[in-house]
Amino acid sequence: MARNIYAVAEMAGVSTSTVSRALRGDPRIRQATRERVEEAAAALHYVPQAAAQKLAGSPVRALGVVLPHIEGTYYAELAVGFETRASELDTSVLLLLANPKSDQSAAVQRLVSQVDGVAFMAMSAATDELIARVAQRMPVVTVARTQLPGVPAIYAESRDSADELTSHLIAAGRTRLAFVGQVDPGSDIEARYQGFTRALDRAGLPAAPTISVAMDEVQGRKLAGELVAQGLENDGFVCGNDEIAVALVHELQDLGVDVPGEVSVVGWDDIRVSRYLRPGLTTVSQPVSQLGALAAGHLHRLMAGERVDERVVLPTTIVHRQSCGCGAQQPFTTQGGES
Amino acid sequence: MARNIYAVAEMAGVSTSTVSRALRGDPRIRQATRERVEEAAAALHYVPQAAAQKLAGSPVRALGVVLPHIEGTYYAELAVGFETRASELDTSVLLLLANPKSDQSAAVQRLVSQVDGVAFMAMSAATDELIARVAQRMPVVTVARTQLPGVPAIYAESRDSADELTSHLIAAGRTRLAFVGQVDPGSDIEARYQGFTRALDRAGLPAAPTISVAMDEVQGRKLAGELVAQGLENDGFVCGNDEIAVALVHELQDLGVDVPGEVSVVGWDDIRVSRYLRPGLTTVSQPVSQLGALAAGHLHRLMAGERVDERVVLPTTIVHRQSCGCGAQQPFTTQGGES
DNA sequence: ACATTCCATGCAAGCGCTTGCACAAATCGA
DNA sequence: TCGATTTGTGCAAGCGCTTGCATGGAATGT
Repeated sequence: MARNIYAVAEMAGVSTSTVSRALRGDPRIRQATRERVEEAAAALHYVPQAAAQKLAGSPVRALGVVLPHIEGTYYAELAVGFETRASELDTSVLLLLANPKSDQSAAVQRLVSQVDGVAFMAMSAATDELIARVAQRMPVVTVARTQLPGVPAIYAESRDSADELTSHLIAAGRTRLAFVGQVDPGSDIEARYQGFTRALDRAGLPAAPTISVAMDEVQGRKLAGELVAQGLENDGFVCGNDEIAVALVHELQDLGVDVPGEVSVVGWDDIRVSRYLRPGLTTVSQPVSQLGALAAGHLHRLMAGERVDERVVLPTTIVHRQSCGCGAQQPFTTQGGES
Repeated sequence: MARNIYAVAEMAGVSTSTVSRALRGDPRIRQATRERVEEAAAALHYVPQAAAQKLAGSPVRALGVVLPHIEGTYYAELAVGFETRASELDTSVLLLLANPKSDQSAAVQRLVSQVDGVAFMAMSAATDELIARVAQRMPVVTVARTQLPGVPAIYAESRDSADELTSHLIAAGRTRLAFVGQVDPGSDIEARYQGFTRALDRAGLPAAPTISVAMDEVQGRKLAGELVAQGLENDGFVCGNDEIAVALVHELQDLGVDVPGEVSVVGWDDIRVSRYLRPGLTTVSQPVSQLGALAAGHLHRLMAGERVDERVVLPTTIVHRQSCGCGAQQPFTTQGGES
């Protein structure tokens, strides 16, 4: 049995135009007719084919998300936030992990041909040019990514929190601080780094050379080994994310270093591990799923022809645990991002 | 400038049929012609519109995944595994988080109208009937979910590992064991529970009543409090997942209980936190992203008209850390599922 | 009673692509 | 040299839906 609009039209005794209009809520359709159509549609389990709708030029209630192909919970939560909001807006989600080794452009364009709007998140491999091209065809937003002219961007605040966090370590008596992570221009990490140096400058302290490594678990453990081997010249580390911070702390402990007695370590993201570590990791909680949700919301509004802010910066909050060595305590909390 | 097939045809000086065939690799097209078409397509940044292709009856190289709307890294990794494999197969992914409160049926059917195949994962709210209906129209697989007739299913082994894990605790001298988690019929958790009781039976030990709670962090902490208040009658807990196990251990420690001195705790999934906990959590590592990848692979083969196994069970491995109290050690490992 | 307006619905074109079939040109065997 | 194949392209229908415009009937005004 064909489950198309013709079947519904026939069953309800009307034309396909009427079915289409009735189902899309066109006010011109009389109530009685509408009900007849809806009954027929329900009886046939009819759902309009998105492909046909799209082809006929109407939106299909689908949004795309492009993420870098990265493990770790940050992006997952971003995606979940996005999907959750999209689903509230009765919209489906197309996920593309922009694996840098595959041909981005084609994959992205395939994506584009199936959706009404796209969010490009973080440093996915999609180029500025590609994003700009997509933006000409449909609503686009970027999240935690260098801003493009005319494309609304969403960020989590980074610089000021990094400044505050760093100052916190300084206040706790640390003087030989180093930043750990990959400082890519335009990235969130760069903003964190800027906050870090700003705090140092203000306090008149020198910054140890940045320890530039990929911010993952493996590098964190490796780094710990190297640092200890070199005699541990720093007394505090501000890490670009929690993943490396957590690994660093754990391995330092295994190597007999007292955290936070000898060195303070702080991270970024408030991933779940951070609160189970002993000492708990002091970190910055980003509203990750809100970032995702906001992106979906923005796209939805853009599709409706509304305007959205060119630039939104969501506030972050510092989560004080014990790894900073300030001595203050904060009760165990399960709230806040899992990231 | 129109970026459709007509533009390409005109530029290459051929008909649209030829363009279509050239781009899809039809062997009837002469090499020279094919090259001309490809050049034109490249020059115009042409990518066929998936909607139109779908409508014209050809596959669109898109797969759908339906997951329960659940936080936590297990599902995220499942999705990542799926996407990764799909992307290798040059296929895009449509993600649907089957939020039980929204109308599943409509959302799923929308999804269906945009893809060539669908994976239903774990206990998402999609009903058996709905899945069966979808299966009539296109390739479908289920993952970690009750098997449906004619629908290939993929699982991670659970029963035997649970048996082995439980026996391990018994061998370490534990005699008053309880299972913690929600034992839904047909679920993975039920299989784990069955392995648990089997081991107990074989050892001639009684099973304490199952502690039936939602398997999340919050419940884990709450449970720890209750257990301690009641005098901690058990000396070992086999938890349905790591999330609750980790919370349980951490909170028990905060309440002054020695783990694994007084009680052993083991979990399931080998989430990242588990290896950072002190003592490290003994758990079972599931090949989660492989599950996802396999699902994508299955669908791909089904789409190509090939056959796949009706039922695949992937092996799991026990990761021995310290929370079981067996005294054995295993070096820190970052490999294995992040889950 | 008739012209006018409004309302609810139908008609038909068209979205961009694929593909069965027809067809012209090139190749072949005798 | 000529019909029979083979090879490479084009034609045109059709996928399921939306929507501008046309249409017929009911309601309204005079």
